[in-house]
This record gives sequence, C-alpha cells and structure tokens, in this order.
Amino acid sequence: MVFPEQNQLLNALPPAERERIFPHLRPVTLPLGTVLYESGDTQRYIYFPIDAIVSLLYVLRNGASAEIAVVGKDGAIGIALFMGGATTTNRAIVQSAGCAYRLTRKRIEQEFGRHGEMLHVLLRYTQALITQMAQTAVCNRHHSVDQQLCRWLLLSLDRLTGNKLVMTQELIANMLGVRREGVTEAAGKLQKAGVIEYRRGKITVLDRARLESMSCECYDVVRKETDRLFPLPAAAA
Amino acid sequence: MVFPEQNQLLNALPPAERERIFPHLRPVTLPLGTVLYESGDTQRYIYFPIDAIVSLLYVLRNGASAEIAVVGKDGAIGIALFMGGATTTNRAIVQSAGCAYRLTRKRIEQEFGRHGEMLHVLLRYTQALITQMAQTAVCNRHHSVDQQLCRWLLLSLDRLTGNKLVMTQELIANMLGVRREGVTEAAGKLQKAGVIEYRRGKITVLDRARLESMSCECYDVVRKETDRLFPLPAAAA
DNA sequence: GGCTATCCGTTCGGTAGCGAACGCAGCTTG
DNA sequence: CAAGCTGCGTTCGCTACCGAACGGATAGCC
Repeated sequence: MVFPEQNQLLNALPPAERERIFPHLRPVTLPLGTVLYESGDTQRYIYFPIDAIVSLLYVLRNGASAEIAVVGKDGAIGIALFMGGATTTNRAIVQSAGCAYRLTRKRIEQEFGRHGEMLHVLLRYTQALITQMAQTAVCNRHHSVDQQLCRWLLLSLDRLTGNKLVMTQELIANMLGVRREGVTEAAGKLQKAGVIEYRRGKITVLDRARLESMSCECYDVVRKETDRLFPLPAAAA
Repeated sequence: MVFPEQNQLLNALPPAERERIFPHLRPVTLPLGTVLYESGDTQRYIYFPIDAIVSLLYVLRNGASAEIAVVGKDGAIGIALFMGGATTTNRAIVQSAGCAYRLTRKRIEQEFGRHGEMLHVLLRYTQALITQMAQTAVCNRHHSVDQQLCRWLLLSLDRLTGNKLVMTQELIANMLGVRREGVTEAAGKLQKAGVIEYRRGKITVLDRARLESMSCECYDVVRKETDRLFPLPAAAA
C-alpha cells in the first residue's frame, strides 16, 4: 500500500493541512517513460512521487539531452505552477516506474494562496531543487563520466527502496548527456571493481560505500543541503 | 543618477507597494570582485542591481569554479532569504562594478509575508533564474567554449548600457569554468572575425548580430523565457 | 525451437580541452 | 628611465570523450 505521507513534502505538513489537502490527492501510477509535461506545456498537475522517480530533462534542438534534476519521494514535479510561470523549458519524464499523488492546478493554487505551511514547504523544496540544478551544472563542467555515473546511481538509489535499479545504459547515457559507450565503460569499471552488478538493464548495487567514495563531491553536497532544508523528524524532534 | 525603477523587479511593483518599499531601499556601490555572500553564509541582504552585474559562482573543493547564473538589473541576489533556506551553496561575486539597492533580511521577510505583488514578482524571477541555471547545465555539457563565450558576452551585454565590457580573459575563464587559454583562443577567433575588439581587459562588441548567430541556442532560450515571465511594459499594455 | 529486438561490449580514428610552460607587450610605479 | 606586474598569445604533449561501426549475448515471442 502507498500513503501520501511517504512523500517527504506531504509528510512535512501539519495535521490540519493534511486533513484539508489529502482528500484532494489523487493516486496515479506512472509507467516508465511517461512524460508528465513537455517543454512549453501548460502544466495541469503537481505530482508528489511515492516510489516513482522523475527526471527533469532538457532536450536541445539537435536532440541531445541532459538531466537537470531528479525528483522522487523527496520532492514534487510541477514547480512552475506555483512559481507563476505555468510552463518551463524542460521535460519531466518517468525514469523509474512507480506511483505518485497528484493535485490539480486549481487546488495547488488555492492552497498556495492560503499562505499556510504548504507554501513554505514548497518554497523550501524549490531551493533544494535549485541547489541540485546548480550542482548538476558544475558537475557537467568539471567531473568525469565515471564520477557522474556514481553520483547518478546514488541519487536514484536514495529515491528507491532496495539496492536494485531497472535502467538501461542507453537511458542513463541520455540522462547524463553522454554517449552510451561512455556509460558502458564506466559501468564496466564499477562492475570489475565489484561495486555493482549489471545485467541487461538491471543494476544491483553491491557496495554502496565504495560507490560514494568513487563519486564526486556533488552527490554529498546535494544530499547535505537537502537534509538541512528538510531535517528528518527524528533530527527535528 | 540611479533610481530603484531601473531594476526591472522593482519596476514591476504597483505604486502602493513602491511607496511602502522604496523608502527602505538603501543604495550601495559594488566594486569589482565584491563578494555579496559566500557559500554557506547566512545572507543579510537582498540586492537589486541597477548597473552592477553579479555572478552566482560555484567553487569546488579543488578550487575549480563555474558560473551558475548572471544577475543584473533584471533580477535580485539573495533568493534564499525568502525561499526559507537563508543560505545557499554558491558564492555571489560582483563581475562588473556598479550600484544596487538593498533591503535587509527583516524587511524582505516582512514584505514577503504580506503576500502582495512583491511575492509574485520574486517568485516569477526565481523561475527565470531556474531556467537560466538549467540552461547553463546543458550548455556546460554540450556546447563548445567558442559558443559559450558568445553566450556569456551577450548575457553581460544585456545587463549593461553600451557595448563595452571591462573583463579580463582570466575572469571570464573562471566564470565559464575553463582554462584561460581556451578563452584566449575563442576570443582570438571573434576578434579576427571582426565581431569584438579585445584590449587588456576591455572588450568592445562590434557586431552583436554576428555574436548572436555564433552563440548556442542557450542565450536565446533564456532571453525568451525571461521576456515571457517579465513582459516589457509596452508589450503588456 | 527458432526469430528477432534489445542490450551490452569493443574497437578505431578524430578532436576539444587540459596542464604546464614560456614569452612578450603595455600599463604602472618608483 | 628601469623595474615590475598584469593581461594576452602561443606551444606541446596528453587525456577524455566523441562519432561511427560491428558483433555477441540475452530475453521475449510466436
């Protein structure tokens, strides 16, 4: 079973707001490859993933692409709805199948207009998202494919349960904005080192600690900043 | 003379809010190289540039750096103050000397809490900033130094009056996150082509149209999105 | 059981950008 | 005027990554 509280943003709401909002949440299942919105689309819903992972992907005119940010149970898709723009220049595509709750544009605008905790939660999340995007920009500039693959695997791992990912090298390459061969080579090294096991689109992470040590600092920075903005209930109490 | 209205965000405010806010604005001059805040600093002010240009720069542990976004009279520095985080993981550094107006943290929080037009303007600007950061990430991945230099010159040019920049190749290299030699080479090509004139830290843009055509699509995308979010008074009327 | 699509491994030549190093011209300073 | 610093041009070897192409293995499907 899935519950709205499994999304960390919804979970951060006080009881009164939960009661008000949760009845309007609608659960949806998101198959792999679903496009939640396309660049320039007027977005209709805001999505709160539970066990799905969604990538914000930018696609250039020549077809080349790069991932801007990853969103899972830690966040929401459809920021532009309450930022005032209604559209963005990127694409939101389901990178790992799963389910999510969604809210209509009208509802989220109403809720945002109340200036309750939902507003503050969403704004704080937006800042976390900005941090992730900034880090992605720097990472694209300065770090090797090897390092970036580690970062990417960790980001995905954090948003799933278990240590298995379902993801072809071709798709990872699209996300990282590199060639498939580059991913093959980097993944090969990780496999030889015994850090992961790769088999026809199924990745098993065997040694997470090593993966973290082989990643660039970018993963850690984003993670620490997210933890700062959204302290775990235990830490907050 | 400088006036608050020269900043496009302040200019977008209705008369009533201007009357309320403008008395609290304090003009400051920002010499080249001034650091408005450092990564992790609790930010004290929000700045609205008039003729200064500020770069949001990310500095890696090994000293390498990359620009995340450029802010001039089209925006504000200190987003984190109203997003709820108070700090960010980047540095804000003055890239072109000039002046700005600033507001204390307390004032901007008060103003934000009123839920007036200022809130909406700042959120819309935040979305424009997100667009610019996303584009920077993709640009870092896919485009050549030559193209990125053009993009960068255009971004700076838009935030200044006239066609001259004061900026060494060394500094540009830091912003773009590339070697100084790379900038020298790219600038050399532009100079040979008669597009710019470069002389000891002083750049004169001779042929802006050519510069635009030699730039990657990134400049255009960001510009169009900014225009969409902040239509000029003429277009709005 | 055979066919086919998908997914991954490997190779090869080409190139953009890196790191390091050196030199030179033009401002500034004493 | 000499000295020095700053900003720019140039060079060389090196590496990571690209583009294109091919081949093998696996899984699904009829």
